[in-house]
Amino acid sequence: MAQKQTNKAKKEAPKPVKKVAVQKAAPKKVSVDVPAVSEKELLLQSLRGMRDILPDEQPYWERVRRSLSNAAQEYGFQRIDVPTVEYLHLFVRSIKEGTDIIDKEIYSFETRGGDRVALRPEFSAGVARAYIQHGMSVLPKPIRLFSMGPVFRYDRPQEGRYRELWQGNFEIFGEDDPILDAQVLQLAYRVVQELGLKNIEFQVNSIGSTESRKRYEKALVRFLESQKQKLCQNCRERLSTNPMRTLDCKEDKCAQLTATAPQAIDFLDDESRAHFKSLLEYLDELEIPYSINTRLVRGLDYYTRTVFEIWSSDREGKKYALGGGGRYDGLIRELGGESTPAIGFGLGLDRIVLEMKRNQVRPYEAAKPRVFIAQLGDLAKKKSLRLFSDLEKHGILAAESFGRGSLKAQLRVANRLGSEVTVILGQKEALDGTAIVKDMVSGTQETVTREKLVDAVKKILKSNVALAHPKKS
RNA sequence: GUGGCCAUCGUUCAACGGUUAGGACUUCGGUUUGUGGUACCGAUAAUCAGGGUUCGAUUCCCUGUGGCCACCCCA
Repeated sequence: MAQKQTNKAKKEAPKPVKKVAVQKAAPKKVSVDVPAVSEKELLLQSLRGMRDILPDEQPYWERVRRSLSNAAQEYGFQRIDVPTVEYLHLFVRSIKEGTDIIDKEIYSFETRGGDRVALRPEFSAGVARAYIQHGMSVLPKPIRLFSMGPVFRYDRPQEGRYRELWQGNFEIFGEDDPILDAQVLQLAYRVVQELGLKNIEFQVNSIGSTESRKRYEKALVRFLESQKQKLCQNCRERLSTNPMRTLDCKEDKCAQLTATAPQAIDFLDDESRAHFKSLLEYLDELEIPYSINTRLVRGLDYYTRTVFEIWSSDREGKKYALGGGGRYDGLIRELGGESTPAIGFGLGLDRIVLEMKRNQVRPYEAAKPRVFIAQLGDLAKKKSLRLFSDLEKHGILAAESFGRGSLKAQLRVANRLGSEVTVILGQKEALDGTAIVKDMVSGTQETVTREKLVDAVKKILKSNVALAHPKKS
């Protein structure tokens, strides 16, 4: 949107079209059979639930990205980037059938080579795969890994809910001490706090070890089966597929029934109980606002012991999930690696940006050019390109409007950009080896030789800073 | 996946079934020579798509598409 186009380019540019069918390009040689193009595919429109993050919005994203990277660094996380596409089976094995993510939301397809693959719906599976594949278990423990990028879920879009969404992801492998659980929550809290988000609350729960979880599920099914008629249709199906998810069903009747159902917390093995207790003590120590939600289950199947979610609420008390995570001590082993405890969490960046706007948080501000280069005439135009790079080498950011011809138009741009200094290079100056340095605040200007140019510019910039921040004395 | 509301220039807001589809903001150009602001002038630019009803559809109906809201779920 902010891109300038030369007149020539503009003329050649296609007429902007929006949601409009365009002429099919002349058929070119293609190497594959492309099915007939549908009307829909001719629309110049991003796919449903997929969006462009335009330059206007980037400062918010930049702030989030920086915050995450900094936090990762400070907490000793190393960056890892894993592929967007993996074998479908990797996700099925880790997240498991019976979860919404696998059953309804995964983007899967077959490649040309016949591989069944899927766009990642989250990071942990891929990171865990990388951990095993590259023998990371030989690295000194714990191993802390950070990722950031898009993940995909085929869901019905709404505000803050997209089919392509961005996540920041943190994982710690190789340590089962609950202090790491606490540290991970601390990190999550630190990030959202630093981003200026208010009214943050964590919900935590423990669903126990794989074994105690199984025991609990059995008891829960036994209880619910006996009163199956009181459950909604959905939950009746869940009984066989994913019984624990009945716990966070929002249907009234289900909620009423499950309120009296056995609680996971009562089925915890001794170790898990101790683990959870320690975690809570650490959280108290850290003064992280949390509440225990015994019904919190999470939509992925690989969790053990600690699970948590991060919620933000607005003035009306409406709540938004910003992230979540938990411990998955069994995952690496289940995928075929050696038994490795792990904990991790993901943050939804789209929602964080949304919350930042809601909270009127200041976006990231990039350094702005304070100098403008104006040129007049062919020779000067040639030289101005060099001038730009000379200034840049001296650490002076310059803006320009090389495509514009008249000096008036260029100064107008300089003014609009709030430039403090404009360097004017005309035909005469280009021949003389001089340039005009114009102070845009006072309007005064002087002609200086090329050698003195940088100093002259710096002098004005410096005096402006002094004006803006007068020394106390 | 279910239900509801909505859809006009890049943005925002107009237009009793008959308008050259209008304004504001933005963008671009200009108000005579190599100097910014304001003001003024001008230009570019839209009825989401496909059907139907009608002499005539931006307007009414249907379908599709997309956005939003509530479920569902989560991030």
